[in-house]
Amino acid sequence: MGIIMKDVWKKFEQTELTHSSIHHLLAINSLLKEHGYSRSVDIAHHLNISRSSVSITVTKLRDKGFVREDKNRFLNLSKKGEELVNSVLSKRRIVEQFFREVLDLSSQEAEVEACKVEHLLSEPTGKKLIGFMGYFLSGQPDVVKFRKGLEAFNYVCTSTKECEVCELDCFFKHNGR
Amino acid sequence: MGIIMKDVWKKFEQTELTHSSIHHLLAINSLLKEHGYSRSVDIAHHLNISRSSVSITVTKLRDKGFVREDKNRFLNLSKKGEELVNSVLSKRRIVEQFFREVLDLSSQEAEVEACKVEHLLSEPTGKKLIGFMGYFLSGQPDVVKFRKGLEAFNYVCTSTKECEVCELDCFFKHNGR
DNA sequence: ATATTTTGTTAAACGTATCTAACAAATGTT
DNA sequence: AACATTTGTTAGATACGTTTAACAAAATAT
Repeated sequence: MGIIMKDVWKKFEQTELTHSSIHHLLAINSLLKEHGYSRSVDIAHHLNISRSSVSITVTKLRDKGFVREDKNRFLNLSKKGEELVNSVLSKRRIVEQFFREVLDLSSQEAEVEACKVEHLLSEPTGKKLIGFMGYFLSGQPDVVKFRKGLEAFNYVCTSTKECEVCELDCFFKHNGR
Repeated sequence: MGIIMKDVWKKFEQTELTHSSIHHLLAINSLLKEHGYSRSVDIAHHLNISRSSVSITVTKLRDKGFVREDKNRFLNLSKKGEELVNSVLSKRRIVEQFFREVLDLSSQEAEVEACKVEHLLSEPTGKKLIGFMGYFLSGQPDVVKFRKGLEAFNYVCTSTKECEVCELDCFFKHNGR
């Protein structure tokens, strides 16, 4: 029923579009917002890859119905393409916010980490994370206390062999701490 | 200096080993723990892929120094391989725990989501997440209150156009309210 | 209108991961 | 010892994403 647990590890590749293809769509989106149009060569500059590579990928995205091309070869997102872009950007936003606000990563780290992960997370995970962040940012007194405590908290691993939190290989073991 | 922000999206592919290769190492680790040995054919069964595919990948992993082969073609992890496996499993553990305990995903969802993401997160992110979970699971009174509040909290998006939390495309907009 | 530059496409190559099919080598059985 | 099965490797295929090089088509400049 549903997932064959043996194949959980394959879920990574079983995305509708690859990371690269999604970033082609994101590029089109950005370029449209920034310049009002988007051609293959603009995507190539934006992603810092060759025109030929973009050409091949865009052809596939057109065939799959994510991208449309007008008479002058200017590119637009279809409804489908726009929906995908919005869904990815929502996740990017919330994951980045989580990394920054909750885990206290730098903006740059948060951006990089979010970019690696954004398209892989499911919609339910995205929604749950938004729920969490909604509470975390709500300003409620209990939350304020929690956040103060979090800032003050420096996790100290007391166990010598097995750690309650990381259990397996303790992240703190090689780090002065 | 450091990261060229234009190329942030490429970080996804710039991992030392691919998702697939890492899962070959994880398979060897599991098999060693479970049966005391690990051959190519065992990995193939474990990952549900062909012997030939495993053969090719294991050869590469041997060449790269992650895997050793004894006289009877039984496979073992090198120090390097073991370190990588431990680092990935640490992240898996903590990310899965986060998805389950904080976001309240089911065990199965948490497993799948963690598997997609585990090897992509940096060590600093892993450490920060462990710090957060250490606090979240600490049982301190302020944390207990926070968690009760989190459970009770149902995020309601009041804004009609722009949402403070998700900002871009509101996850809640297509869902009942 | 002609010449130059820009743009998009295609071909050939490389690297990744997978498959099936064929085969050789090792292991197991009778 | 002879036969049968299991195991590992290699070859040829497909699919993805990337490159450089060559070329055609389109836009720009003189």
